[in-house]
Amino acid sequence: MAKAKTIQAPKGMRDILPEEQRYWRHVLKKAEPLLEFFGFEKMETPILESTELFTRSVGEGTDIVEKEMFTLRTKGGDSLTLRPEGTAPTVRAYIENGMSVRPHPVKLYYAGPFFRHDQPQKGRYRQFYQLGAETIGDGSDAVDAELIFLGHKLLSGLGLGGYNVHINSIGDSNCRPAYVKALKDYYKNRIKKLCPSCKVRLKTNILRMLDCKEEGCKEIAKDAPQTVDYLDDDCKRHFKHVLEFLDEAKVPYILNPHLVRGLDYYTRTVFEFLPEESAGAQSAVISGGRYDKLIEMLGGSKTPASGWAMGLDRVVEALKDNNISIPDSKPKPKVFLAQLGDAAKRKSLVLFEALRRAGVETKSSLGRDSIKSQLRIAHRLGVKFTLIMGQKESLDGTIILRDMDASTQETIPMEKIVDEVKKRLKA
RNA sequence: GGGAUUAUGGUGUAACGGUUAGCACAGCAGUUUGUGGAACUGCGGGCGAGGGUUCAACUCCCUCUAAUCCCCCCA
Repeated sequence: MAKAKTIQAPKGMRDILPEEQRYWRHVLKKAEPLLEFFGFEKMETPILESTELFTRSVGEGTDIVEKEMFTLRTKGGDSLTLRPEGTAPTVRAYIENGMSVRPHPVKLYYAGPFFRHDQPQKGRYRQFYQLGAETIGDGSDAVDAELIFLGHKLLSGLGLGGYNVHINSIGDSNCRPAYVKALKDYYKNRIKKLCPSCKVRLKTNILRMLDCKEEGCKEIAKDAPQTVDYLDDDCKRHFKHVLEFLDEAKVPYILNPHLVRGLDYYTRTVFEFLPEESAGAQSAVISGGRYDKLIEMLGGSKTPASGWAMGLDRVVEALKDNNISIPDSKPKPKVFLAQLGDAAKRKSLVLFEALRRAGVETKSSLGRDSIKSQLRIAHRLGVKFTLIMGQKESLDGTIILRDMDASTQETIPMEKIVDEVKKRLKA
């Protein structure tokens, strides 16, 4: 038979192999207790959502909605989308489950896969993993500061320093219109010098023009009006207080008047955790902000909220790049069970179960028949003892207990073996 | 969407326009028949896909696919 063609994982999607699992486990093991301590509760939302959830929240003019969504049609004709981010689904769930009657703020976190159809590269996959935290129902500046502080703690708790918080305030529906107008006026006079995509942005998503990477546009953006100058008193105070909190908590931050974020639902505080050495490519490891309008946009009642998401793929990569040692949480097998002959093989399964119940980490290799290869495996596993049950032993009702380090062995009655092993492992 | 580089067994690699595509590691089995790190022997396993150029292509050309990185943008 001709060999069948092999099938690869879809572009930008990858397998996370057993050897790698410990990194992921480690991150969650560190993160979850911290989040719980801060009062966040875990929840999960579906991987597919109505497409409209994202077009309405993330925004029509954004890259995510415009070209990065995996959208499919069901047999019934509904349009569903693989979630490209976690805030909108969380808010949808908050509204749908009537969580607004809970004591506020409602603090939620989640972790799982997200999907965006863009060009894969370092730290960027079409299926990627995010850990997100959202505080719903509290508009105070302290919440923004708490979230940023929490993100900072999380990274440093993982041994990852070297991130700066880039922060800005983009105002709210009260003061942003004036700013947008000022920006429009500013750019209109310079429209000829703009790059093609910025000419489009001028109409669709003017704030994005500030972080355009084209040299010409960068030059122009330098002298563009800044959001902070147009904040109304409330927004200004809010922003100022957030920064004061960060000062107090000694979270290093950089004011970045050009930070605007790619999603439409943000108001006031926006921030990104960027590596200090980020020369060209920006690869935020955490980013988020306040979204006081989103709950209304999705049909809930007026409720302020704030949150962030952390890129787990990037965190894991950073752990590896920085050679941060991860405790190996996998229990090491202490005992190997070797068998010779059919009768012994049958009995060994029962013994294996007895050992498991006794809490003894045991490995065996039932598929292997020769004592030699079984012992080789036992040795490679680094077990303390090997139990050998051969033809003779299975008839006698005994078993050989071999001490691998000492290379000595003795024969033990079958009914005593579990206790004997336990006793010796303790010593 | 645009650009650069790459694509040989599980992994890392070598070679060549032409007869059995080489090596290392890993895997499996064995080295006189019931005992383990070494050594030795053997076995399985490969030229990403499809077109062309050529007497002949893994080797040259094109397309596709994928990977890596960059632009864009984000986590």
